[in-house]
Amino acid sequence: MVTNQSKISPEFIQNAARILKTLGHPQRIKIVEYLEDGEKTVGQIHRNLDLIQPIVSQHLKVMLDSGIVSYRQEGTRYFYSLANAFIIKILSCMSDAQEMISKGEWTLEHHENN
Amino acid sequence: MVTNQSKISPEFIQNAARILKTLGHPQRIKIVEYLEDGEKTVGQIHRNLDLIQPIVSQHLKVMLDSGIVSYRQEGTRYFYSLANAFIIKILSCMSDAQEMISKGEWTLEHHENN
DNA sequence: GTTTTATATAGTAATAATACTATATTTCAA
DNA sequence: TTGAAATATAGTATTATTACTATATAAAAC
Repeated sequence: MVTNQSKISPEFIQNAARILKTLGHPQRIKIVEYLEDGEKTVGQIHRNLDLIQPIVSQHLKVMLDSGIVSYRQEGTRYFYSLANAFIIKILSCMSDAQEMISKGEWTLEHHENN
Repeated sequence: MVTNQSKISPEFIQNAARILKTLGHPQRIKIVEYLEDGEKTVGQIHRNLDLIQPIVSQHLKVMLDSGIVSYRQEGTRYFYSLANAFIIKILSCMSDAQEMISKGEWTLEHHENN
């Protein structure tokens, strides 16, 4: 019986899992993509992506808690933006994956979930 | 009222969400890391990572359904391996993120969840 | 001061994910 | 043909997530 011995740190695992899990939601991916070209207000996200406002706030809160986004307040407006450039790298990494999938080099069952 | 108009395809969003969500679990990340240097049996994963056997099977099934792993059977043994080289790219992408986090360039609250 | 706008927060029902125990299935060996 | 080994599957309680409605808060406009 070999004892648990992974070369990777528990912190890495926890952080990675957290970030990946948070990004693993269709609407949140949409929001992140939308934020790619700069900060947006909750209302802009809500109207532009056609998502219910409290749901947008809820997703933004989840992403805020995971360090995916940050915000600044200006009067009654909240401008949300991506917390760092890395978020985009993750998604562009996924774009490459999508290319593989499109080419049929990667098959994954596609379960519908919003 | 602008209509929902994202440049990215719904398929991309669904696929990316699916993959990210599936990878967004500490134990599954461990398993993927462990599989990085080649196929392993369920028992090896179970013993080496000190995870309960049915849970390993369960995680493997989830990852199989998302196209993260594949397997070949040999007698009573099931050898699981990463479905493609891309999985690792995603994790190495996360390693870079971890570096940012370590350096304090990326702050994220750290909630404990196994 | 009252209304409106923008957004957050509370509360909650419905659904999904997780961890776990127990058991079934399959294959191989004695 | 019996037993053991390897793994899957069933069943389930617990917990987390999601989507949603209603409401609170706070700033700005009137």
